Amino acid sequence: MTVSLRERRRQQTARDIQIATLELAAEKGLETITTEEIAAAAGVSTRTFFNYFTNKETAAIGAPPAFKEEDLQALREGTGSLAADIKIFLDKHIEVLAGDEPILKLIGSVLRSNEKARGILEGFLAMGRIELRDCLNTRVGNPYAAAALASSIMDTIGRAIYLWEHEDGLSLVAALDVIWEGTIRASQLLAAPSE
Amino acid sequence: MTVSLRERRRQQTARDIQIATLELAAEKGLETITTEEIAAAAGVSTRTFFNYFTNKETAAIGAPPAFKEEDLQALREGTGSLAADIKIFLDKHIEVLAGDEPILKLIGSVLRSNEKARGILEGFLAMGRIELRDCLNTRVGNPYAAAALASSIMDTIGRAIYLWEHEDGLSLVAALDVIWEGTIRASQLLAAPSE
DNA sequence: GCAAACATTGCACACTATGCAAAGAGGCAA
DNA sequence: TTGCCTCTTTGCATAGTGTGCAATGTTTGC
Repeated sequence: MTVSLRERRRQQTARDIQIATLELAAEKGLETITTEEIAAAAGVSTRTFFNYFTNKETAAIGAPPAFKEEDLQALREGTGSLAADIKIFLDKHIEVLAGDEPILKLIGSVLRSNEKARGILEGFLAMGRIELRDCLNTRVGNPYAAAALASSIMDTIGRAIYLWEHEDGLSLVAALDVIWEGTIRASQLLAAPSE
Repeated sequence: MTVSLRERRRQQTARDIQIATLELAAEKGLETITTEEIAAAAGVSTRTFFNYFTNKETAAIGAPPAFKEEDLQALREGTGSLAADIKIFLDKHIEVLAGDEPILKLIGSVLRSNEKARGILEGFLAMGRIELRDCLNTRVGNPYAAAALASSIMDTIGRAIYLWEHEDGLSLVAALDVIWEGTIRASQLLAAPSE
């Protein structure tokens, strides 16, 4: 687990730049601030900023946490009802996200006002959907249903974060419970022969 | 239904620019072409290009067709099963999309390689989701379930287009049927107490 | 026809993003 | 510790993006 000084510095600089970006963006909006300002706030040159990130938006978003391999495996091999196993998976992942709440909130506000940032996030989400779809497909044996489930799950996460951001006093975990209930209800409505 | 000469010219110029953008992008990639090239191909000045669109990506995507008010109303007031009424809604909308198949295919390839374009499309899709959610909420009386359904529907459209783009010989309508079946199957799996 | 409204264009300018080369700092072996 | 190699930072040059402004044309309605 030895990490070289160089590596540690790189991580630190990347994080410094992300924090500087998010703080300045929260204050003045990502659109109005310049890469020069961000670099100055992070204590590096403009050129160095671009050595770390290709643009402001990427700097603001950073690298979202990936799904844990063990959680994916549990979902693949789970023996409970599919809904129950997915809920467990979601709880695990939301726990990871909850570890970075302040940054998550800042990123949320950037996403609401910046098209390019949304596109970059969409790229990450698309990767997550593919990972989930493949995982679920081994369980349900139907690629189209697996893709639909994967989308539902990613969407549930997204809406849970959104609810948490906008509802004071609601924890991320609690927000997920609320949104999840809606997801299940929607499934029942769609699956019902008539209602 | 009188449209002034000015208005017609504006529409025409906007379309000229979009077509020029998509054709050049198909040939060389949206990243590598410049706004100057696009403007020249569309027969306007660079400055005029920016009077119509704020960037290349917006020019490529143009304005996706909105849901028809009558279709939304039919969905709101439908008396069949929810799934059946949603399928009718989807069929109607896919029919509109099928009217612009060549452009749809070009846009698809742009979206696959361009982050900013994806973000812009996401913005449009988010608007569609809100419209659908509100519509469905009046029918099912549960905002969270309505939001989940709206996401499912938008996602179904997106995946149907994707399948159609990648599967030769499959019509848009047929692709929608395949994807829709997967969506329904996913709902049954999620709604089932155990499977 | 004339004036107001709108469209097009050129020009200037701030900002974004990349390539290249020089200088600085860390890693590693003798 | 020294010296060499590698990686990092930086400045500079340059192509491209996007906006404000003002001049010049076009369309519209009166």
